[in-house]
This record gives sequence, structure tokens and C-alpha cells, in this order.
Amino acid sequence: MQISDAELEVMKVLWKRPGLSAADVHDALSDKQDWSRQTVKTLLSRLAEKGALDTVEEGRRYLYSPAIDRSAYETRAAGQFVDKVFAGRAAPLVAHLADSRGLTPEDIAELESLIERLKS
Amino acid sequence: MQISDAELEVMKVLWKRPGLSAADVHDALSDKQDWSRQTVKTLLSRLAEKGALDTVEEGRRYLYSPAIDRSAYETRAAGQFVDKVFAGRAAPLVAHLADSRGLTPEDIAELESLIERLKS
DNA sequence: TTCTGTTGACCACATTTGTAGACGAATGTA
DNA sequence: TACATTCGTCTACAAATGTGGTCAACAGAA
Repeated sequence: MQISDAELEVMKVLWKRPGLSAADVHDALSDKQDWSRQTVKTLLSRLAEKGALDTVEEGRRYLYSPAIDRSAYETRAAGQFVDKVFAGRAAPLVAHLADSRGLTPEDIAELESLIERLKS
Repeated sequence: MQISDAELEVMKVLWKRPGLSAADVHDALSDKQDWSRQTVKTLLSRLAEKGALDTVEEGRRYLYSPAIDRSAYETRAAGQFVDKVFAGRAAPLVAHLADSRGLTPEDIAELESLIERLKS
């Protein structure tokens, strides 16, 4: 199941706060995205249709919640991306990021302990 | 300039061996992709139109070569991806890859020396 | 010289994606 | 009760993408 860029923005809102109505999602997105209500509704419908969202009827509207785990999505997306661009190799990817934009100190610290862990 | 998944496969061939004809590219892809000649030609045309490929006429056909550097493409794609999915953070991405599929010993070694370098 | 195969140009068509309008039903409000 | 607002549903439509066909021109073989 593919989640498009626009759809992903909707998923992010619902991963943070599940059980929102379409209007709530539109509201939550209004900072970042200048989308009409209809656009948000379309994205919600498509995601529900794909099985990425569960819906619960509350009166005459729906409350939407993620049907897939954020972490599972991230794992899949990361795997697809490194396979597609870097032939599955993680190191070149990190090297590009480090070179082009630098890593945050937290990234460096996290990567360091991750590597320590992996070496054993 | 966006390069689609199918187009990327064509770019990979030409990054490896620039200056191929459409038939050569089709040939080079035949292991991986079961695409007709026409499909490959369409992808080549679209890439040339987008400015991702340069063409040189040789007799009555074209020889295609990348107009953009592979490394530059990778940098851009990596940045877009971590921004989109991981809010720009590299470490969570690597953690997902490590958990879900493990890193190769080379990846671990490269990451280790990369981290060493970044710490200084 | 006639046939055949290859080439780019142009065209086709379904699906996905981004973006949204129209509309009838229901609900809250005056 | 009449009206405005809000919902979800259906519809629309252009651009991007995946996949490939048609065809006229040309080059090489016979």
C-alpha cells in the first residue's frame, strides 16, 4: 500500500492525535498546508479506502485513526528508499546527509550508540 | 526536477555507462526490467525533456548521457526523503534499517569511521 | 533495387496524485 | 419552523507515471 506525499501529511496528524474528524484534521494542517476542506476530505477518504485509516462513526461524521503503525510505515519507507537509491546500503545514505547538511549532535550521539550496539 | 522510479532505473544504467543508444539501454535493463523497447524510449525521451539526460546525435539515433551527477541526485533524494518521513533526522532512519534488515559489516564499519570523523 | 529491421516522433490509455467543486442530508440556530 | 452550516459522497480535471503501439524515414542486406 502506497501512501503519497500529501496523504502522508494527513497520516502524521493522525499518528500524533488519533480519532480526529475531517474538520479537526483540516484545522491541524492549516499551519503547514493551505488545503481546502474538500482536499483534506478527499485525502482522508483515499486513505480509508486503502486501509491506512480506520473510521468510527460519531453521529453523522467519522473519526479517523491510523490503521497502520507509524513505525511500521517508517521501516517500510526507509527500506524501499535505500533499496531504490542506494542498493540497500545505509552508510552512503548517511554520508550524503552528513556532507550536504550536517548531522545534529543528537544524530551523531544516537548513531554512535547505535553502532556500539551493533558491533556486539 | 523529479525523477520517477522507472526513470531512475534508466539513469542508473547511464550513470554506469554514459553514451548508450536507446537499444543499448534497453539491453542493459533486460535483466532487471521486462520493458518493451518503446517503454525505454519513452523514459529516455522524458528524461531528456526534463534535462536529466543530454543527447548526442550519432547517425540517425541518439546517444544518451546523464546531465546530472549521480552523487548530486543522491544527495537531493536523501534530503527530500529524511525531511519527508523523519523530519530531517538521520539517526531514526538508520535505526529502522538496522532493526528491520540489519546492516552489513561494511555499513557498520563505514558508519563508525564516519561518526569518528564527524565527532572531531 | 527491393525488402527488412531499426530509429525517433507522435500518439494512446489506464492509474495515481494533487486539488477541489457540487450536492443532498442532517444538524444546530434563530 | 426556516435557514445556515457541516458532513460525507460523487464528480471533475490536470499533471505525472507506467506501459506500450503506430508510422514514416532511413540504413543495411540480398
